Amino acid sequence: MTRKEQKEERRQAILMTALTLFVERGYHDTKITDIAEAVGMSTGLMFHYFASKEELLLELVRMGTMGPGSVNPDDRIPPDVYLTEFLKQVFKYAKEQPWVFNMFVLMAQVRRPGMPEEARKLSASADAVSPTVKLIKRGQRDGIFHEGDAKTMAIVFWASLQGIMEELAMNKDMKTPDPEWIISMLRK
Amino acid sequence: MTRKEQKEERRQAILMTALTLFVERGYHDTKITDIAEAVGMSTGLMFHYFASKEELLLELVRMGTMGPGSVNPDDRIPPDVYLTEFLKQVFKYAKEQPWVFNMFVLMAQVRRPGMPEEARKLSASADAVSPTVKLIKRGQRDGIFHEGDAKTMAIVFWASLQGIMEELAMNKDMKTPDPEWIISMLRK
DNA sequence: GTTTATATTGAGCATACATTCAATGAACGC
DNA sequence: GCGTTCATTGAATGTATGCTCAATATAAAC
Repeated sequence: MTRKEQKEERRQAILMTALTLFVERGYHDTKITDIAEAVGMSTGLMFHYFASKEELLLELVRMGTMGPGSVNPDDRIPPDVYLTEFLKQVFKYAKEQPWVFNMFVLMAQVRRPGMPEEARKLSASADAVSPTVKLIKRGQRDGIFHEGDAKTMAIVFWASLQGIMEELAMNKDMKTPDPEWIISMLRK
Repeated sequence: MTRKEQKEERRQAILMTALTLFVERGYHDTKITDIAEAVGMSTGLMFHYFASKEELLLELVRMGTMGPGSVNPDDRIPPDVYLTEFLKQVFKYAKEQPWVFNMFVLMAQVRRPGMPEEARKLSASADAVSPTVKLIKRGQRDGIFHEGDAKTMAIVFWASLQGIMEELAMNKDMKTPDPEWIISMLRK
């Protein structure tokens, strides 16, 4: 038992280290050796824990697909309140830099051209937009959000957030924006 | 003379092809061979026109630094009107996919970790934020924009736009957003 | 205490690509 | 026409790096 737990912990350590490095330097510029060194093990041992660099990325993306985007919001909370709370949470993480934040940036990174196909597909299947579309439609019915194509609005919402998160990742002195600014893109 | 003109034209063709490929597949996954093939020349000849792949990228980034971000807006036009017009223009390009749009996406790409250092530095020096900060401060004085740290607001504006542009680049069926949505992030 | 399974290492293999180069062809100057 | 310069090619080179592997240490099982 201890053996298996040990292995699982080690895997987790590798994953977290890789996540940080992938976000800091980008996937392509993070060498297996870099990760191994950062974790404190030999290059070869990496392949005892993960079959390949891509498999390592894939594992991370799998974790990412279960993140904030996949949650289905409670119907009783007003859409604007829900989204504001969500943004507050996310920006709070951005300051403290835990893995949730890095994961957010990685998921954005992975969707872009030039990333391993399988990881790309997987991250694309983690559809954060659909729940937001529903939320926006509800907001429109309730008269809090302006009219317009809900899907485009949802995409714009996420795209903006992604841009902002990435900026926060690169530019550590940037102040966290007021969630209300972003919500006003949707508000009437 | 014709000789030099010919060479210049060829260089331009290479640059435009490379720009498209860099945006479509990402810098690292675009091989020199791919560009050569797309232009219709041998691999070796590429190095007659550009010293290296990085030099090719650098040349593109140099062009990019002279783009829309570097223009200093006219003081007589109201800030919200100016930004709305700017966004309209940019989104119009997005539909027609000419090099201006691709350039926008490339400049964002280049600023990220994992890109050649020199290109990164150069693109970082092309400061689109400062003019926008001024514009936002003017808007705040005039009472059209809400209060708040103007620099953060400007960064958020550009970051959002970047996120949206990248989404437009990846997702060709996406509808163009209403510029007013983005401006309302700033509006009172 | 012996056997078996797992952990760990670092040197070496294989591959993918940017880059070079010797050789050839085409155009231009005179 | 003829030599000089530029254009062009594709094969060869060098390098970076993901990954394999034989060897060894360490722990588990009995």
